[in-house]
Amino acid sequence: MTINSSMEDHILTVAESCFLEYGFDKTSTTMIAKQVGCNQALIHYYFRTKLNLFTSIFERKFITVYTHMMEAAFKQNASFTDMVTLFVEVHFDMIHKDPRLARLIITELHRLPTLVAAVKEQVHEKPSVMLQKVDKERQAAIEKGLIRPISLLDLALTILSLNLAPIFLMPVLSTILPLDEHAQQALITARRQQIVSTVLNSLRP
Amino acid sequence: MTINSSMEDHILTVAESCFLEYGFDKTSTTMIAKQVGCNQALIHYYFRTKLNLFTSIFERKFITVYTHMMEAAFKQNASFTDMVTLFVEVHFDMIHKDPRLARLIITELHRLPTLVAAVKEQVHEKPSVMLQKVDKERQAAIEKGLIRPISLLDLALTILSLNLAPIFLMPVLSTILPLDEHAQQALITARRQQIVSTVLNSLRP
DNA sequence: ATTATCTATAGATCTATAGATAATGC
DNA sequence: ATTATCTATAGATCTATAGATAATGC
Repeated sequence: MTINSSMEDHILTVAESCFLEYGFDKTSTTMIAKQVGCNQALIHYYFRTKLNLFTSIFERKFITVYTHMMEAAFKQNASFTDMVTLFVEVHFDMIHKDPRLARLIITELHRLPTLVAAVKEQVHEKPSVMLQKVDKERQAAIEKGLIRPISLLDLALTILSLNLAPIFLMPVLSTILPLDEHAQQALITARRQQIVSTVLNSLRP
Repeated sequence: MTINSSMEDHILTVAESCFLEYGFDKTSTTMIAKQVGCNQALIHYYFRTKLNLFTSIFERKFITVYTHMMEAAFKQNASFTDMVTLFVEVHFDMIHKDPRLARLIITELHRLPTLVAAVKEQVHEKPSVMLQKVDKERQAAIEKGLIRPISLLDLALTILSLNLAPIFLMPVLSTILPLDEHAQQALITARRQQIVSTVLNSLRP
């Protein structure tokens, strides 16, 4: 059909873009088929169920993105506040390069029990070396009086909140004060710097 | 049927709870009828369309809640940081008393063009006295060196982000580290104080 | 008479499967 | 022969309306 080698890959590509754009419920196998240029039965021939298709696409994708972000953000041996800054920036950029994936994770994570289990394991059962190291740094910074006492959970919630909320607020905001594509992008860019300052300020003793 | 006087009121009550719980798409007139104890045609007899029903319920409700919050938050004649603190607290409490309404606004506001127009008018065309007064206070506080220079939009985004994000993050969080009702409530309460501090810190010069 | 409630149904989905036909790999 | 693709259709929705019957207000 297109440059894509096999039909199966083509379906995966189209389905991914549909799920990202419309979410699970509002994506139909019928519309995927139409966009692929085949009949609707073929989608089920390859993936049997819509949920299977969804899972095939996002189960590994989420984990890949998550790992990449962690590695990018904690690569170096910097001070705690520098680590935080880097994490905020990498996290922000990853989200706002294409907000649809983050939105989908938040909206549809519950449909991917295998993924939930993987994240659970990573965060809870057997915390990663990286996570433990970050927490050590946090404690050290508190003891040295470099930052105020704050739990890792609270810091994480602050960062996630500030970085993720614009995904949901922007659509609302732009119905109220209409912004063209350019103005919207400018607002996002300016916001990035504000968020970094806000997070760093929230750590000041 | 119940204590409710008329059938129409009963439908409104049931529909509201359905829309809050499941959103617009996942609420069907069939399920409303079943829960009301009447047939599905009756819903359309009173409201003609599902969107009409939705609109009837939330158009005024949103405005009422919005106004109440504003009045509660800006009643007194306090310093700017006190005003901010009060606003954050009132906003937080209103959201987390029942997060479903805020979630619905964010998700489905685009279905209520009349409401969008009303908010637009209020915020943009003819800014309310209250809003103008708040902005005056902000400028004064900056000039006196009490807070760092920050735009009203940025401050608003920070507050909205921190207060609203938990609505979307909690469901995700609680699939990853399961919390009982009590632990979840404790986390929310602790979070409230953290958010107030974070916002105030973000204003420090 | 008018208004409220019901039954029945049209017409649009949508997912999933059965069974026919076309394409491909030996 | 096996695998890929198609047509056709069952069975579940769901919204909205038409038309019959029951309840209510004069």
